[in-house]
Amino acid sequence: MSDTTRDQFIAAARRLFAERGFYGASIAAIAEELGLTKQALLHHFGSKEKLYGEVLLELSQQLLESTREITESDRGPGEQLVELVVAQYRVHIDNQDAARLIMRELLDNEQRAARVGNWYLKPYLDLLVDSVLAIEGTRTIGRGRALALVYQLLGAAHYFAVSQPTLTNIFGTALYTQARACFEEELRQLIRCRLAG
Amino acid sequence: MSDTTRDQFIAAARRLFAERGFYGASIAAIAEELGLTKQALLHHFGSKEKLYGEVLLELSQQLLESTREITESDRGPGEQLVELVVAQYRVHIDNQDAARLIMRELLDNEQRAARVGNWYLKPYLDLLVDSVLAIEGTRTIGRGRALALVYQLLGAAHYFAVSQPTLTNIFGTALYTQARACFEEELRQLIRCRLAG
DNA sequence: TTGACGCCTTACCATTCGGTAAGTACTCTT
DNA sequence: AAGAGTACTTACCGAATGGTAAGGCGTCAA
Repeated sequence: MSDTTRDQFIAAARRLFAERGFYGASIAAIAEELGLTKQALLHHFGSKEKLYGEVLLELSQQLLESTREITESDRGPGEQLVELVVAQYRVHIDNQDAARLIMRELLDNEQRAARVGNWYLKPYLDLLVDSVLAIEGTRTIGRGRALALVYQLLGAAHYFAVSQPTLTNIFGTALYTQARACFEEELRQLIRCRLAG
Repeated sequence: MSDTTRDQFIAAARRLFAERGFYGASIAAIAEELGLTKQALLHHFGSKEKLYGEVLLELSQQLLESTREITESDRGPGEQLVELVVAQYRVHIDNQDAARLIMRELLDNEQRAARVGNWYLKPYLDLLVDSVLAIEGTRTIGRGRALALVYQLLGAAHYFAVSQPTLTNIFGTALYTQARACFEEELRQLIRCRLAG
């Protein structure tokens, strides 16, 4: 059952890294979540860095997985882009730890550039950029412009998914619930309007 | 000239907090940037928390300032929203430390909810929501839906402003430069399309 | 029965953290 | 000249950090 313990460690690490960041989450605190000592954690992963790497790896696989059935379906290129962005939104809103962790990695990976798997987002972003370029009528736009658009849509989805605590604190649960209830529909509309315009 | 030293401390703190986060940036490292000891820093600010508060305060004032001349002008409500979002984008792209710090605060303020000035974003967000509600034809949408839209636009702008290191790492400087060159124009188009649709 | 291995512990380590205490050097006021 | 206040130092402190070393304990194979 060592595998179970290992997985529990990764799950706990994911939670705490998301909540407190890499520096803010100590390996002792992570181990305590399982009722074990930090040495048990080090036994399984060797170092804090390696544990963090495992968490990121699992996360990137999950993100890519969410795109699979969409790219395999036979939607038109425009609708495919809509669904890809919405799928990313759903992954993040359903798993806010993941959303927060990726956002943190976005902020921190500059100084950790040498870490393995640092470019784990690349295939995902390439997929989205290609999706934009595939849309008829946008074929004339450059890759840079496509990247700009992709990042706007990604940001629109990701940013909200990460902001629940802030928004409920500032505006209260009621208004947040309202916003969340219609967010996905609004997101679709935003993308469709842009593609039509 | 104590004021100068104080300001230098705040500037250095802003840089390091943005780069490494609250936990990752030690007061010793901040003081070292001025060639002073951490005790000199503590002499001026009393504690790390208070220094962080000063940084956030300065930041929030800067953000609000960027909205002033826009709300005072006599643009139509739609164009006002466009300019408000673009202004936020410009503040963040010109001062990436600020963009990163605000993003970090978005991630961290859950556990620091009791900190003074925690809702410093509220007047700014209220302003934007009201701006959406003021647009003709959107008067029928609820405040929740307006908030959803505001957050999408804010996210679209803020997310990109924070991602320069990641994007240049992943795609290289050339493509990033391309994307950045047309980003503002794309952003305007996104908002206008959405308001027209 | 013995040895190896996986899993986890206690004990310990150097380093760094934020913060306190006390004192030095300098300027400005009276 | 005396005193006060500002700006900064060195010298500490306890707590927490990530990590190492060594050993205990159970299981499983030979």
